[in-house]
Amino acid sequence: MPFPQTEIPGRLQAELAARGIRMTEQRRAILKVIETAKKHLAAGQILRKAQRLNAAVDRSTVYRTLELLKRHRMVDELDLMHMDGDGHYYERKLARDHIHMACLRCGKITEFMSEIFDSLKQQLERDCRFSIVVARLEVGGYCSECRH
Amino acid sequence: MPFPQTEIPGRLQAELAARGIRMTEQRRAILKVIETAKKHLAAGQILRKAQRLNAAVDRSTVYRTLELLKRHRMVDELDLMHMDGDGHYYERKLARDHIHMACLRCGKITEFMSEIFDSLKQQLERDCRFSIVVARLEVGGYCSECRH
DNA sequence: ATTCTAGTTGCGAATCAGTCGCAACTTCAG
DNA sequence: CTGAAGTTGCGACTGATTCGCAACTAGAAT
Ligand SMILES: [Mn+2]
Ligand SMILES: [Mn+2]
Ligand SMILES: [Zn+2]
Ligand SMILES: [Zn+2]
Repeated sequence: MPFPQTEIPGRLQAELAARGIRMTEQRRAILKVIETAKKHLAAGQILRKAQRLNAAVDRSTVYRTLELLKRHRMVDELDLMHMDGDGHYYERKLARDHIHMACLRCGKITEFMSEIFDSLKQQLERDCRFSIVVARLEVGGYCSECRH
Repeated sequence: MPFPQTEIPGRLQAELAARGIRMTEQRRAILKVIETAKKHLAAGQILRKAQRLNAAVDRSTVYRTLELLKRHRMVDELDLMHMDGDGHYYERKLARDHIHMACLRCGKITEFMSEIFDSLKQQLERDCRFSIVVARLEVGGYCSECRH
């Protein structure tokens, strides 16, 4: 079962710099939160964690920064089947896409990388002549411990 | 390029009846809208269309009915990469799942069925011992006419 | 180091989809 | 035809996200 690996810390900041984007204390805090996250975070969670690093960080800044990171393809936005309220989740975009499976009973999120998934994306590019920017496969169901 | 086919009209109503669920004028209107939809509809659009069939239909009733239909796996809820504001889209769930590709330039939604997609789901069930209830593959990018 | 400006921020108000409680109404089994 | 359970409309409410704007930097140019 291939799992996605974690990233080199400080990478996000470097990537933004490389693209000539201004660095601020607020952004540094938000980027750090996203990079060191152990799980998928909702905007509100990112805000609270970022404020622990820099109390000045404001809600709007979090949303604006997430927008920036999405635009630059540095984070992915996820639904995770709305495991909790509305609102989306965010995670650092890694080199290789992965699949998210959300257990409808215990809420656990399982991540999975698959060559079949990669081929599927190739098929879409080829057969549909569609140029993929972002591909999101989200599955709801029951994890190994919860299905009976 | 295999495309998803449309459904027999009146089918949704029959299916709900078969499950012993009460039929009301409001539900009839909403079901008809969903069944005859030519594209993926947001809740607000479903409301407006249903009100044309029965002026009494209320917003809450639309949401409650969508919830009912989701619970019974008779509609699928989609994101379509937030092509327009927040809010989700709904469509009649057909026998076989399909993939949605949203063009980030012209907004066109392309639907596609794939055996590779079917195998991928099988892989998840097998390799991750995950029991799939709903699987959503949504792709954002550029359609054949918009990519340059 | 100082200056300057475009880019960024905090704030508070606004938006807007979706939810909820409740009393009135309807469905449909008996 | 009746009654209980299920459904509805309404209006108030929530909670995530957005926005306008004046004050505030970052960092390029001097
Ligand atoms: Mn969503
Ligand atoms: Mn579809
Ligand atoms: Zn589980
Ligand atoms: Zn297009």
